Amino acid sequence: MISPSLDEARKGLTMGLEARKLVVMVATCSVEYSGRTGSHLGEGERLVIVKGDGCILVHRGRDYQPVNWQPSGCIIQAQANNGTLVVKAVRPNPLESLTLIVKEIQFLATFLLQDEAEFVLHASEEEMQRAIILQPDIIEPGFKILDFEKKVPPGFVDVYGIDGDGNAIVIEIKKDPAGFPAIKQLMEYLKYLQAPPGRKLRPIIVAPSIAKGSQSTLAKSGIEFKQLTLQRAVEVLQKHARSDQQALKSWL
Amino acid sequence: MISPSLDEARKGLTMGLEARKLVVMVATCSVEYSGRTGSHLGEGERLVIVKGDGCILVHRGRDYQPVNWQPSGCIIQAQANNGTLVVKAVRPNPLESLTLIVKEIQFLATFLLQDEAEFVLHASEEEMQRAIILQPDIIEPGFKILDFEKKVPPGFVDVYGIDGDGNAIVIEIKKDPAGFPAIKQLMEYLKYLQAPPGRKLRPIIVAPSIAKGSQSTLAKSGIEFKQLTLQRAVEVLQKHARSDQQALKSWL
DNA sequence: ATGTTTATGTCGCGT
DNA sequence: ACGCGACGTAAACAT
Repeated sequence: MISPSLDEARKGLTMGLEARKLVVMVATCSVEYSGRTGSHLGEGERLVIVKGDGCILVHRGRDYQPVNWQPSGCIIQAQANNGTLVVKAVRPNPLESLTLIVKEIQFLATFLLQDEAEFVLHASEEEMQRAIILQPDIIEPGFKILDFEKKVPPGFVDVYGIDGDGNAIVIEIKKDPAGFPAIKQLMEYLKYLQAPPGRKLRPIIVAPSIAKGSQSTLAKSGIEFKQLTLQRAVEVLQKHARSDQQALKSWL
Repeated sequence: MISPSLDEARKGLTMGLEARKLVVMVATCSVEYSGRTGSHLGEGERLVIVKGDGCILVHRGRDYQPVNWQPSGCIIQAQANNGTLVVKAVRPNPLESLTLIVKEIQFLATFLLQDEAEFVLHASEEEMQRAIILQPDIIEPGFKILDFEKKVPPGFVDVYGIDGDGNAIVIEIKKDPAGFPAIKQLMEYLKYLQAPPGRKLRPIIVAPSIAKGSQSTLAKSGIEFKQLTLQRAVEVLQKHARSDQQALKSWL
């Protein structure tokens, strides 16, 4: 719909809402918000998006974030009022409401997006862990993994195992340069872990680098550092993915 | 443009980008992100928004937040590639890139939003303070304000004054249910304040309510609590705005 | 340019 | 339902 009348727009919007479709609208409007705090936005042209799950976004011509919004789970309704189209989005909990007073509409359309794809975020820390598990010798030759996500009272040890000499290895993985928090966290874990009889307990921080300024603290703490970049981790994963594929192929 | 060809869309998108206009597109696409971490999103229909300041949003049919995005300040370009339209948005710092592989376009339009309005957010704590300053007796009859945003070493005292008996009142305002942090903060301020000779120092927390579990701590601390909701504060402000208007009117 | 704090943060997870 | 932490947090503000 291009330049629909307010009443046409109201109908289109209401039908879109009922069908839980995506409504995209470019309109001249002012916006009021009241809830956890309040806000006022004077008249201007904006992009308004209403989604099927009951969320609404009001975007201006710049900035990544919407100037006003309401998260999913709102009750949204459109009604004609005194020569304007009033769109209300009420969120039950916490109780807050967003009101658009629409004066003129340049464009309105509804869409039913067909989208079943899965979104995969590569959490780098997780990939580093998987790389270590798949190929423990990237830490050091002879390293054998006994457990991962091993529970200790303050949290979970990322990777736990023994080195070639039978010493216990406790690994804390960080995707970012490892600093004081990582050291502290690992020290906490150590309190609840014991070295095998006659052997040592070797705490190791695995990270792409050491945070600037933490070098000396790390040295004093007795914790070892082993560099592992995300890139290297991904390489290891890809290598194993390939060999998995080949194994599958030869098996078929 | 409804169902434009990939090449028509490329032209429209490129022209929109050059004119720094808002581009809205509904398209079947897959999305790759690589930067601080990485992500992959398979093929599906999505709403794509490109703004004039060089930010890009990829929205799915549900959820308030975009599934993929790039904040303002990116270099965005569109090019034809092997029967697809490839849209790349590269952020210089931190270096990260978003790539859309567009297979089919349902809709594409560009807009130049006319929007000069100012956005005003009512910071509720500030409004509560203004309400107290305008009408101190909402705290208690006889309360006179001597200062606000009064500097003490750890920070600023929200409101400072004396009650009807000459005792000093120190007010800490919280917009949310007041809990331990508010108590601690006010206690800190008290160290640097003194009661008038022969009078008391009355610390008061002004908030919509007391955080659950903080009731007893508050009682033991010797700090008083005075309820003030945002709604009440706004009422007071509006009343004074009205009387200001009337004063202005009668003066004219 | 870099670090710190805020946010109508939102969102997911565990109790 | 509520509390807590993480986020590709983004954005504003101070250094």
